Amino acid sequence: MKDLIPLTERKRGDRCCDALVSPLTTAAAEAVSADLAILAHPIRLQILAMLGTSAEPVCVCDLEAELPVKQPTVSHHLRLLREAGLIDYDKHGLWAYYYVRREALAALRTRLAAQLTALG
Amino acid sequence: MKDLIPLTERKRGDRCCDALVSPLTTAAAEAVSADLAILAHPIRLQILAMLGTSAEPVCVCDLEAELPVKQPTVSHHLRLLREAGLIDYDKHGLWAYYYVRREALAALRTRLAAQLTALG
DNA sequence: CTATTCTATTGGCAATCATCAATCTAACCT
DNA sequence: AGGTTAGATTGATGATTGCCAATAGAATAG
Repeated sequence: MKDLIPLTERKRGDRCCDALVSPLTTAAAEAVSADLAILAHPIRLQILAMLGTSAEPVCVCDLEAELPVKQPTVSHHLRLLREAGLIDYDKHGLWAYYYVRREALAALRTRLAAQLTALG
Repeated sequence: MKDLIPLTERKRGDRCCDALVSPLTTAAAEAVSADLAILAHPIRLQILAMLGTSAEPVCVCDLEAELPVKQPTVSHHLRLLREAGLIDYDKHGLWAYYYVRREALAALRTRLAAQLTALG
């Protein structure tokens, strides 16, 4: 059903690409990949962990002090996480207090769990 | 307890980075990131989906026929997945039949689920 | 042996990504 | 106003990644 020719009995030149169809379209794969990619960076994971385990919003300078990169890099990753909808912030005077958008993070987790289960 | 100075009452120049500690070490974050990164590519996801949903091992030419990239690129991603321990293959004559190492994929999924839950 | 086929590898190019110094902006204080 | 500070943005640089043409290797067929 998957193959016209039994796997181990092909002869040279027999075509073998008749029936297999990818269960994941290119577009779907790109969507899953984007979900994974936003998480697939150690600095972003550390930021999410710090924000996620803090009861209160966290000042950028607190993040900066704990991370092994300089301020513009922290700011860069915060922006990516913000653009992905996973975090947001309030401004108080000079300080920016970031927090996790927990429902967005939960939705991402749920989506990923489903998508990874669908891999087989 | 997290902050010596209440968040919204800081004065200019007050230090604010005393008590917050990252719940994820740099090394741990890099490990999680590596787990995510191997999955964070549409071609690799499509390969895993095809292998994962096939009862039998799948010939490289079958993969190649379904994927929007050329043969060396397929071979490249197969190598990365192999080096990550997620897939393996048997050689039968000229053909290579790849399959998912299901216990390795399951372990990865379990690890990721735990790690993502730990984010908050 | 020679020719052919399937897959892996090499090497090079283009695009993307990560980082930081320098600069900018907005808010604060005197 | 003038000086200072937190954080964002810009722009440049180096590292990494993804892709493919060409080539290499291994197995098969004649």
